Amino acid sequence: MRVLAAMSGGVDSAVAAARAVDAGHDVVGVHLALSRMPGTLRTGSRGCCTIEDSRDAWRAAEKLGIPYYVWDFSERFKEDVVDDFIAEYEAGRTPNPCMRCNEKIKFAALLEKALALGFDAVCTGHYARVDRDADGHPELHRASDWAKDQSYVLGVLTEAQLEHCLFPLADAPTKAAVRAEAAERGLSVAKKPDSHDICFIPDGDTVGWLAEKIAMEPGEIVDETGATVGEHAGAQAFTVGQRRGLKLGRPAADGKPRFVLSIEPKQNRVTVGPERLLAVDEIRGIRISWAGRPIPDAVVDPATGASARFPVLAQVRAHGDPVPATAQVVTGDDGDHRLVVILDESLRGVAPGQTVVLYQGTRVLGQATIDTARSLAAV
RNA sequence: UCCGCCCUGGUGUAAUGGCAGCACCCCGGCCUUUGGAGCCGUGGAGUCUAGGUUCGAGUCCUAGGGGCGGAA
Repeated sequence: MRVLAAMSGGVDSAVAAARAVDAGHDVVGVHLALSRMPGTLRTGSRGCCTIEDSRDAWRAAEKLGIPYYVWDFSERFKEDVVDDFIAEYEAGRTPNPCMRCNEKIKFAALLEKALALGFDAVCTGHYARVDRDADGHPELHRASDWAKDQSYVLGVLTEAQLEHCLFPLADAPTKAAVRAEAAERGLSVAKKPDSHDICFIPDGDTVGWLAEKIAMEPGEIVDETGATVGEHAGAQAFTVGQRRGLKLGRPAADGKPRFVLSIEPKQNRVTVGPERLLAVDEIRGIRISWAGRPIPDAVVDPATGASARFPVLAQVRAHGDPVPATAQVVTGDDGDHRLVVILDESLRGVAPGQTVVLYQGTRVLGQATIDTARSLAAV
């Protein structure tokens, strides 16, 4: 196959590219430039797409003896990821930019260009597996190393995208083994720290960064009874489940910490309360996508406007535990499909804008963007 | 303008006259391809003021300041 290896400049994508070469593919390395302005991405151990990273990727490509290019996707990245990130926070929601990037950039803009240039697949260093069912349709599964498994952030991929994905690290036993392999191969990035945090926020100060993009107004922080307990500099800077940074002068009567329960940007109000009020067991999602063929139970019956109810494992954060649940696709008033997930056990800190990914065993069924999350017990 | 109770980090509270503790909060670290959460820390911050008793005072005494409460 002709394979385009996306090389971030980190260990994983370098080893993945190396494995693709070993597998006999015709590999070309490409690094995505996501910002034209130096200093607007996290650097050093933090970011994933800086100038230094492109140099690391280039050195790795050279070591592997493959052609190497840098493609500028800064425009698309700004429109589809950064601007979306800002708009979501403005609306009082909590976006997941990494998923947007996978959905719109790495496996969309990049993949489209690769296919147009005659490549058969895009190879990345994600820890996830693509299997084929009996009919040859792709299925997305968790990686062997559950500790590093990244199938959650790939839950947005569609069947068409999965058709062209190559994840050579699917069977990597551990991250340490990947690093060891990188060292053996003489890759200079073997000991490079993992990337984390949001790549386009240079110093990791998300609130400070948002404050420059969004007009924020001071407002009230109220508790679950409606009593004013403090004030904030802008409701958009908060997220459901947040504990730190509330700067409430007075502790709660019971001396327990308080968490953000909800954000109402229109009223510019933030509501806080005790941990138990964070528990939710019904999650409703919009913008559903299926990672491969939807399972038969998830197909909406035109007669009823709803699918069957089917058992799943629901995961609401990249490294959260999946919890048993029952899912159903229903048709909303606007004709759009909605995902309704009833959890067997409640979860805390589920913020609108985040992503719920559905699994059955190791298989990723699909995902939806969380629209609402609530407790079914009377409030 | 008589009597009683109270005053401890930013906040809420502990301490038979014997090292001022706990919680919230804040800060730092760990974790993490999102936000948060979680975990760790010898981290930050306090006895209203002035005297007195005592080997030793947050604690007892006196005066002052501040806050509650008392059918005249």
